[in-house]
Amino acid sequence: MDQQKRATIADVAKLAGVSITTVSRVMNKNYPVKEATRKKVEKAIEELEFKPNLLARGLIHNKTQTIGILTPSIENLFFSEVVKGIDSVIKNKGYTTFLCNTEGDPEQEKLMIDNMKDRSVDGIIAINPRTKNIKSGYYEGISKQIPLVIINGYNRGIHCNYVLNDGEVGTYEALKYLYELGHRDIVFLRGRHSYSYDVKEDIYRKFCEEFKLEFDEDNILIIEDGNGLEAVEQSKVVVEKIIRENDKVSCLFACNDWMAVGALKAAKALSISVPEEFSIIGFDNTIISQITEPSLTTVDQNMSGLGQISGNRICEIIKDRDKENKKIIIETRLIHRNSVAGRL
Amino acid sequence: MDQQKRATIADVAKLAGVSITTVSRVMNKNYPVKEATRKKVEKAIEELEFKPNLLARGLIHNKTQTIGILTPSIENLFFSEVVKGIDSVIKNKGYTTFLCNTEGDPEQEKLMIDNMKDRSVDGIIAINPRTKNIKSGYYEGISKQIPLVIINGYNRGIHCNYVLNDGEVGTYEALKYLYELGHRDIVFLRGRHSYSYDVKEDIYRKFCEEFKLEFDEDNILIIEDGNGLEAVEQSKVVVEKIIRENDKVSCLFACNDWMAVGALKAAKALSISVPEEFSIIGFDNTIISQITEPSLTTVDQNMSGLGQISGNRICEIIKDRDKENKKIIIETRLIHRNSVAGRL
DNA sequence: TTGTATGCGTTATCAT
DNA sequence: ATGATAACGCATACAA
Repeated sequence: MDQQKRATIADVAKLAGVSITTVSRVMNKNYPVKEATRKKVEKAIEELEFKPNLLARGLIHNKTQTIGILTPSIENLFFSEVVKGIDSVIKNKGYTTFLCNTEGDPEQEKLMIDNMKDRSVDGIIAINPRTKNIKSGYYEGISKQIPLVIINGYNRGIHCNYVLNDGEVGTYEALKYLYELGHRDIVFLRGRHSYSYDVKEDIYRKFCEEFKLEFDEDNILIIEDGNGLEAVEQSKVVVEKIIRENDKVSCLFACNDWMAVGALKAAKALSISVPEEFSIIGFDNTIISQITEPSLTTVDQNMSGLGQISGNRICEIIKDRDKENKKIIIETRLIHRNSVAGRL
Repeated sequence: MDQQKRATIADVAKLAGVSITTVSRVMNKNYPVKEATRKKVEKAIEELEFKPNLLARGLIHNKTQTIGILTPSIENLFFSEVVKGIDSVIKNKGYTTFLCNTEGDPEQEKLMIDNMKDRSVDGIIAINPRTKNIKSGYYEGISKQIPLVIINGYNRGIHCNYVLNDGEVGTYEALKYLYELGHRDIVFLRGRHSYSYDVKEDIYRKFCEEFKLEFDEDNILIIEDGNGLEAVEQSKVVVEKIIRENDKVSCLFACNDWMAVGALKAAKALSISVPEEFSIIGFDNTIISQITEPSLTTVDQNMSGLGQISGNRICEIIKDRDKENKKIIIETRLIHRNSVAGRL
C-alpha cells in the first residue's frame, strides 16, 4: 500500500526554505508575512498537499471544532431530523458532529458523555436525555464542565441550557380541537419514560378538569417503548383493548406518530373507520404522518428548527462560556390532515 | 463557571510521588509495576478523576479509535439502520463513529472525506457514495491512503473494499414472483443517480428478454430524488401518468419503499385498489413498508446486517492494512405482505 | 518580517 | 521496577 505519510508543517518549511513559524503564519493568516515568502510557502503547501493535523491543533487550543450529539436512537425519525437541523447550522461555522447512540439507557448516556469529553469535543447536545439523569443533577454537573444544550428535556431547579418544543401548548391545542369537534371522551396514549410524555399527560389531566370532562384513569394508556415499530405494535394492543371495552371513547390523542399509527391499525383491525367513527391525532409530524392512510392529523414541532436553534445556541455558549443559562421554547403547530372528524 | 481543568498525567504523577512514565504504565498495563506503587497511582488517578486525553494519545499513535461514516442523508431510514448496524459492532471494539452528511453531493462527499482525514479517523465507511466518485477512481485513491469500505456502491476494475446487498438476485426474485402470479406488463420505477438503481434496471431489462416480455422503454420510470418524501411525491406523479396512459400495466417494481409508497398513493388517487387491481412491490424493507395500508411486499436487504458486516470489515482492514480488497455480498429476501396479488 | 524555543498531554526509548 | 527525555505536529511568546 502506498502509505505515503502526510506532509507535516516541517516538510513544508524545509521545502519552502523558511521556518515552521512562517508556514504557520501563512496558514493562519494571523501575522503579516512578506508577499514573496507567502507565495513560496503557498507553493510548497500545494506541492506537498499539506493539510494541518487537527489533533495537534486541538491539543494546543483544547478545541476540536467538534460537537458531540447524544441521541437515544439514530434510526428514529424524530431524532434524525433534529440531527440534520443541528448539522445544517454548525457545519457553516466549521464544526462537525460526533454522533452517539445511547439506546435510551441512562448508564450508556453517561458513558457516551465521558467518551465525548475524552475526545475533547467543544460542546454537547443531548437529545431527549433520560429524565433520571437530569433530575439527579448529572447534567447540571456536566454543564459546568463543558458547553451543553439539552433538547426536549427539562427539570425545574436544574440549571442548564434547554431547547424545548412547546408540548404543553401543542397538546392543549390538539385536545381543544377534538373538544370543539364534539368529542368528550378522549383517550390519552403515552410511553413510559420521557419528560415530554409527562408534560403532555399533565396537560391532559388539567384539560379534563378545565372542560369538566368525565375523567377516567383507564383512558390513560401507557406503553413501554415509545419510538419505533415496537411502539406501533404495543399501541395497537392497548388501543384495541380500550375500544372494545369502552364504547364511549370516540377519539385518541397519541404522544407521537408511531403510537398514532398503532391506533390506526387497531381501528382497522376492529373495522372501525378513521376518522368517521374514530378520530386519531398524533404528535411530531414525522414523515410517517404523511404516509399513513388516512394521513395523520398531528402536531408539528418543527424538528429541524429545534435542531437549528440548538446548533446556534451551542455555538454561542462555546464562544462565551459564561453566558447565563436559557430555556428556549419552540412553538408547535397543529397540522390538519385526515385522521380527525367531528363526533357523530 | 467551575472550569476546573482536567487533571493530566503529570498531576497524577506528582500526587502519587512517582514519574509520569510509571503512571502511564499503570494506565496501560503494558509493563510490570510493583504492586505497592500501582496502588498509590491508582488512588491518585481516582482522586483526581484522571482520564487520559485522547487527542494527545492520537497524536502519538496516529490513531483515534474513530470510524468516519459518510451518508447521503441521516434522516433517511435506510441509512440510519445501516449506521446503527455499524455502530453496534464497532462500539464493542472501542471505536466510536464520526458521522457526516453529504446531501448526495459528490463535491460535499470529497470535502467530508478530507475533513475526516484531517481528523485522523482510523477508517472510513461510505454508504451509497456517488457512482461518479467511484468511477473516477477517487475512492480507489482514498482507499490507498486510509482503510475504506464502500457500502452499496461498486464499479468493475475499481479496487476497493465493497459490501453490497445482492440487488441483482433481489430484483430478479421480485420480478419472477410477479411473473409467476401472471403479470406480464411490469412497470419499473427508479431514481436517477445510484449504482443500486443501475443494477436493478439492468436486471429488469435482462428479465424482460429472458421471459420474452413485450419490452416498452416507457415502462421504465425515473424520478430525480430517490429517498424520502420527495420520492413519494414524484413517484405518485409518474405512476399516475403511466396507469392512465397504459391500461395494460398491472403491477410495478419500485427500487425502494418510498417509491412504492408513491405508487400506492397514485393507485389510491385513481381509485384503483391494491393489490386487487394493481400490485406493487418495494425494496429495502424499511419500517414504512409495515406502516402503509396495505403493507408492502418488499425485498429485505438486511440493512442492519449490512452495517454489521461493514463494521467488522473496516476493523479487519485497520488491523491489517495489507489485506487484499474484498467484495462482500449480502443476501436479500423477499418479504411477502399485502401489496401483491395474482393477475386478474 | 522572520526565526528560536517552548509547550500542549501522552507514549516510547533508553538508561539506571 | 522506575525515571529522564525525546518524540507526535502544531502554535505562540519572545528575540532578533
